[in-house]
Amino acid sequence: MLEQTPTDGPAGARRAQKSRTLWVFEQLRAEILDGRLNPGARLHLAALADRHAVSLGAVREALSRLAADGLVLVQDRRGFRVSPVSIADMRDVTATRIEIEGLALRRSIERGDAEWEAGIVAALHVLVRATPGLITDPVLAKPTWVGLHERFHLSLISACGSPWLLRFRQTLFEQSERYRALLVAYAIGGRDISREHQEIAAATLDRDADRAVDLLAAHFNTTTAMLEQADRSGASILSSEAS
Amino acid sequence: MLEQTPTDGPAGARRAQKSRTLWVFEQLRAEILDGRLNPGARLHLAALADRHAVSLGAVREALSRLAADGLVLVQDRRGFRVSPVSIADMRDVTATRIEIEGLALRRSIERGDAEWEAGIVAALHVLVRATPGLITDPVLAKPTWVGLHERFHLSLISACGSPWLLRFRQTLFEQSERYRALLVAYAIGGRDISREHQEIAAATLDRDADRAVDLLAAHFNTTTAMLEQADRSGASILSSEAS
DNA sequence: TCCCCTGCGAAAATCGATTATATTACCCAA
DNA sequence: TTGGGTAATATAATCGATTTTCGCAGGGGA
Repeated sequence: MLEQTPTDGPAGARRAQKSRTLWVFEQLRAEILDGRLNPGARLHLAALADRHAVSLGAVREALSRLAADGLVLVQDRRGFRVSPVSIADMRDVTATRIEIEGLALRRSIERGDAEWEAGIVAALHVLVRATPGLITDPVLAKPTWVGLHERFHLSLISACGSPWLLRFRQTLFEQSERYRALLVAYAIGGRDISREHQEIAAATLDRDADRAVDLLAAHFNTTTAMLEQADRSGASILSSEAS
Repeated sequence: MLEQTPTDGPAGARRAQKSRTLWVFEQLRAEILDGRLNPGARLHLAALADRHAVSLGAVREALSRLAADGLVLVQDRRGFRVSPVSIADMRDVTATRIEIEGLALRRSIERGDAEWEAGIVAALHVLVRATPGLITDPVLAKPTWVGLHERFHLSLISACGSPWLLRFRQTLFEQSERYRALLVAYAIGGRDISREHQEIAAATLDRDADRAVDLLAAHFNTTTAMLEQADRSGASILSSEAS
């Protein structure tokens, strides 16, 4: 009854406030998103529990939540595995994402106020400053860039007013990130991302919905096309190997 | 080693083949969808475990999966509760559903073949036969009608070719069902649903995408409008009471 | 030689007890 | 009488052991 500190635990509260389940959930999510866990790999409950120093139940619950986001596949009685990837799925993710995010962008353009505009300008500025001109060595690109990139895209659609659209967008965004991580591993540089972002922001602030959505679609399609090309020429990135 | 029947369990295998977790998951899902569990109600782990005769862990995992579908809200360290309802959420669900399902319908109209058309005709026929003209006593409407209704709507968009669109549609459909169940409890009859369905099917088979989507939107909006009206006039259906 | 059946080992699923945390009720002092 | 703090209780979170199930290898029969 002594460690029951009234306000908060100042001492050894390194990771307190967070349930163990949430902890492994975030760990595993990150590992899947940046490709440390291969698509299709089997997820051994016991091994994961041991590695992250938690019980089976915690791992099980974390994996269930990941399955909900489509990052993990659960086969009744046969355990969990990382969701496989495929070109067909990547195309579907991209196409659906264009529709969803395009919809959200149109709504934001209709409804956004001055504060929304300010958010875009701010996010774009920070992002461009963090982008080193052309991406030459994407492998070493700071992980912060990924966060800033997401923030920029979120700022574009933040005024859409639909929690459900944003929720679906988030799911598709995570799926896209997974494919992008695979691409980065085999990356080909020579793409002026900053310019693309600036053009999208400009069209949005001009309230030119059609043009903004077109640019956004092209932005997404370029990444997908690059990955498709890399898959065809190079080794088969998009095969779901087991671990 | 004796009850290990080769083909299937003929004897006392009432719920075999299914994991306990899946069992409670389906039970709870059904209870939430048809309103037996009130929106906002707290979900006592121990009570649920006792009621369904399973362990805490099973209930916990089932609730986690429900949370993924947005039917249950999980508050870290403070347990689970049935997702609350609100007019704002209902409007968002309806509007987003119109967009998603409209999109899927357009794609189906573009890509659908003869077999797709046949599926629509068949589903419509069965549904209309099961619909007793005007719905006068929806409370007693056979639960099968709900299944046939879903099947009809699924048949319309089955040719869209996008698993992700279908996935999101499913999520929104479940949310809508929950609101519809609340409406049924206070139902007002006098709506010619069969006619609406027939018109949607006709426009779809004519490949008139714009008209089909408009009719579909009206179909969804009518239900929402009725519930909004019922909420304003009658008791506050859309308040999230605890159990 | 090929296929089906039976046993063995590994892994997932389940459980109930234990621990940590939040909420409530209560008491004392101002 | 009221507000703040403390103890008591309820409940969620966690764990490790146990049970059940699945996949595979070996043997027997066609």
